[in-house]
Amino acid sequence: MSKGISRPTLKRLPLYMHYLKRIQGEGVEFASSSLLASEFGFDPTQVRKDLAATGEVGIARRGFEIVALIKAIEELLGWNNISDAFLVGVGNLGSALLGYDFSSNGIHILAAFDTDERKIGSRINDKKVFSLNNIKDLAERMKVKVGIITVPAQHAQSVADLMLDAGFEAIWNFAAVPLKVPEDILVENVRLSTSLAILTNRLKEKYKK
Amino acid sequence: MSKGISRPTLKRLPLYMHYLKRIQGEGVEFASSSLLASEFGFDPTQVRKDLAATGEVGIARRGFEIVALIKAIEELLGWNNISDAFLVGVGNLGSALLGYDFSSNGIHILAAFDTDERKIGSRINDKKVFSLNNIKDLAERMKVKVGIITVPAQHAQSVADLMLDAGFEAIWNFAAVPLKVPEDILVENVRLSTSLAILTNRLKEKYKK
DNA sequence: TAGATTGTTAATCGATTAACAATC
DNA sequence: TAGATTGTTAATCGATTAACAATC
Repeated sequence: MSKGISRPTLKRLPLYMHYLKRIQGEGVEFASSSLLASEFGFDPTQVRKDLAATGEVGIARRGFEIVALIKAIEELLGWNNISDAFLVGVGNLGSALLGYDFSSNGIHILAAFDTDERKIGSRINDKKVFSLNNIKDLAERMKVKVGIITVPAQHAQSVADLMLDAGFEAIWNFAAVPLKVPEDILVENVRLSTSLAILTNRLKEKYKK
Repeated sequence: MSKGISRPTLKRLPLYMHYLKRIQGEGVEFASSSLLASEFGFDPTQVRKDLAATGEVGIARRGFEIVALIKAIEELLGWNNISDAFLVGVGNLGSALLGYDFSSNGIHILAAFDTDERKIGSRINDKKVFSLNNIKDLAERMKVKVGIITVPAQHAQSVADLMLDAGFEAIWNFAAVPLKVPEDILVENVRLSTSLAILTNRLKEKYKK
């Protein structure tokens, strides 16, 4: 039935979105694949393939209608339908994420959880912090299916297990360990050390020359 | 001369590192490609190819010596040689990063910069915050070549331009826009919206079924 | 020794890029 | 109309996976 968009394509679509919104604000109405390609250093054919995944069709000699294209990308990414989320781990990174508004990226953080008594009951960036003991109860009551893990690596798996027990369907994991979860549970990892690995390796290579 | 390790391999090596350190702490001395592969759900051949990039050779029937392997991965990633870095943008995310210790991942954040008068002169997580006007002067004096950008998207390019002018060689960019920099400048992007795009798209697909 | 694991070559798979007729 | 841009098919490229002799 569904195509199942490839990972590389899914990673490029938000870039297009951001740029399209920007030039739309400048009054531009159409964008060609070569315009997008040159902005990002991609191949125009690749851009057309990516955009084809949205179902939008372009017009020869003009390109794609920006309004319709933005809407189609939003739908494809699931950003037109916001899911509620709980965040666990109110440390530096967790607090930072509580200050972000991800509502144009498909999620809304409802509340946060921690085990530190001093944090429980407080508000961080206007989000209430609850005891981790209450997560199952609250998730079931509020029908929350998306969890964000910002605890230290050694506690990440036990937090994930709690989330699974509470019926979560998807986990956005910022901890530096791979989570062991059933096949049907979605996990997306954000690994800062991986990102740094690429940067520092390339830097070393650069200085070697 | 140098091979130029592929991006997929560079992304997997930190995973191996983390796991190797963990089991080393449990007293394990050798790790086979199949052990690592099963831990992460990879193919054992792929693990061997990755490890071959480090130059370490395994021993048939035993695997790789963990102590030597960790050292070899560290060297390959450039994590044995710590680069000083400056961070620009002391908001939620910037403050969070200032609280992290990246010294085992090849960088050390020396100081932070911002344009907000209320932040300048303060200390966040024990890192001093300077006026952005001083970045070139300080970078030249302290020989800093790595910049971290945690400002809002609309200011990211101008911060990058300042860094280039100050002689920076590498930028770790957390802003949601691609930076336009000369070819020889390294940029590594961390894009939360891209990561969310994959999660929310898969979630939508999951509910569709 | 027997057999698990290595390093490496060959086959497969998937994504990117090139080529080009159709179209506005 | 002329020609820029589309959608799509074919060729290329690079990474993953399979196969297997060598080895401890």
